[in-house]
Amino acid sequence: MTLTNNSKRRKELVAIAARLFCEQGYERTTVRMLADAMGIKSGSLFHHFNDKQEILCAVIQDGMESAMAIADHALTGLTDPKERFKALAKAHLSTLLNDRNAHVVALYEWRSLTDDSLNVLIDMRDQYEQLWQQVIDDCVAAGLIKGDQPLIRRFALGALNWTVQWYDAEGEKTPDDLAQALGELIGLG
Amino acid sequence: MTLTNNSKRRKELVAIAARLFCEQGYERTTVRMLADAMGIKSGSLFHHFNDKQEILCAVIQDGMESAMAIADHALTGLTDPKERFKALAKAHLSTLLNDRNAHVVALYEWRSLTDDSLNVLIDMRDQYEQLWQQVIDDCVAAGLIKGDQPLIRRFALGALNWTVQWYDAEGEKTPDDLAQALGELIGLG
DNA sequence: TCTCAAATCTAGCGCTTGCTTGGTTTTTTG
DNA sequence: CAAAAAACCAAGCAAGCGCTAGATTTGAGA
Repeated sequence: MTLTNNSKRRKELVAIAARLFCEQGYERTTVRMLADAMGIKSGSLFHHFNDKQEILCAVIQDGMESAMAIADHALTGLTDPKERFKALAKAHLSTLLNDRNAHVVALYEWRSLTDDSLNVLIDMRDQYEQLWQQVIDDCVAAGLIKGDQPLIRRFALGALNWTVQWYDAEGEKTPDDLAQALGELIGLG
Repeated sequence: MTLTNNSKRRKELVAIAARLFCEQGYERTTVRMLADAMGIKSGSLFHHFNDKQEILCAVIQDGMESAMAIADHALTGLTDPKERFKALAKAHLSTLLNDRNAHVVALYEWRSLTDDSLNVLIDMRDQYEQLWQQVIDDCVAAGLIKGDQPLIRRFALGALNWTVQWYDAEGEKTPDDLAQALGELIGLG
């Protein structure tokens, strides 16, 4: 196997791992549980991954790539700051919902990562937050909202990330509704 | 020992456990690590607690009791909805800062609790959120903010809880500043 | 000073953990 | 179809885990 194997099989395994890590937590999920859910024996896992932590890193990485792709796509073509904010919030909520397992894992389990893995993921996170910062800066520059700009970004992302604690996909509210509600709350009718 | 021992010694042990659980996570913290940090042998731990999970529960319980006490105290005497909101936000941030270890553990590690422990803690959490809901309902009733009221509560608590991820006690911003900034962001100048 | 309970220690049991090794099967490819 | 590569399995090791049992120490009250 290569160091950063991106085979289709590996993607499948990572998705299964994401589900178990999300449901039970990383440390409580044993390699035997993972292997069972994947339909292989525990030893075979280490053909695809060098160690357990690498699986965790892959789960989070996939989630972040997905988030970045969805956000980029949502913003293309939009120029109005208010519309860009709402589109980004909606994209964020969509990926939280669609790739919920990976994002819950990212929120909860980053302390189990090695320093090397953490550095890679922090870079990706910073890049994503930079996207948010630009959109918020534009809103402030246009006079739509007031206040400390990094602080607004942190409040907004905090409010959105917290949705994984309570948001029910079967409920009546769509990501669109939530993004709209957040916009209204901070004065972006 | 009694089932719910509240001795001074136990409080000390719980505070030490909170620190380790916060720094390394519950599952990665072994009873031997806990005992070392407490200056006793691992076996002696089980004189104070029935099992490891009970320590986790005690950590979270202490944090919640602290949060509730600070919030109650902050609200006594205040009647103006806007002032009550800001006082509650400030109280929330203060307890997040003062009892940071316990609150980080509560946010990250509730999945390791038994059902019995979880039920107790969920009741406490619901009680605390009820306090928030009333304050927000009053703001909406007074026409200070608009929107779905439980949703506002969730956005606000999300924004505030997220501060444990980035807030630096050594920085220049006080809990007061942050509470003020959040108030302004949602139109409670 | 004696008593007794609370607190601690010593020693280790039984089990699970992540991971390894060496060999076998399956799949891909020229 | 043959050879190479990828995927998998069977078996198990060394280490660490939560927790227990029984003996010992400590400290406050009679």
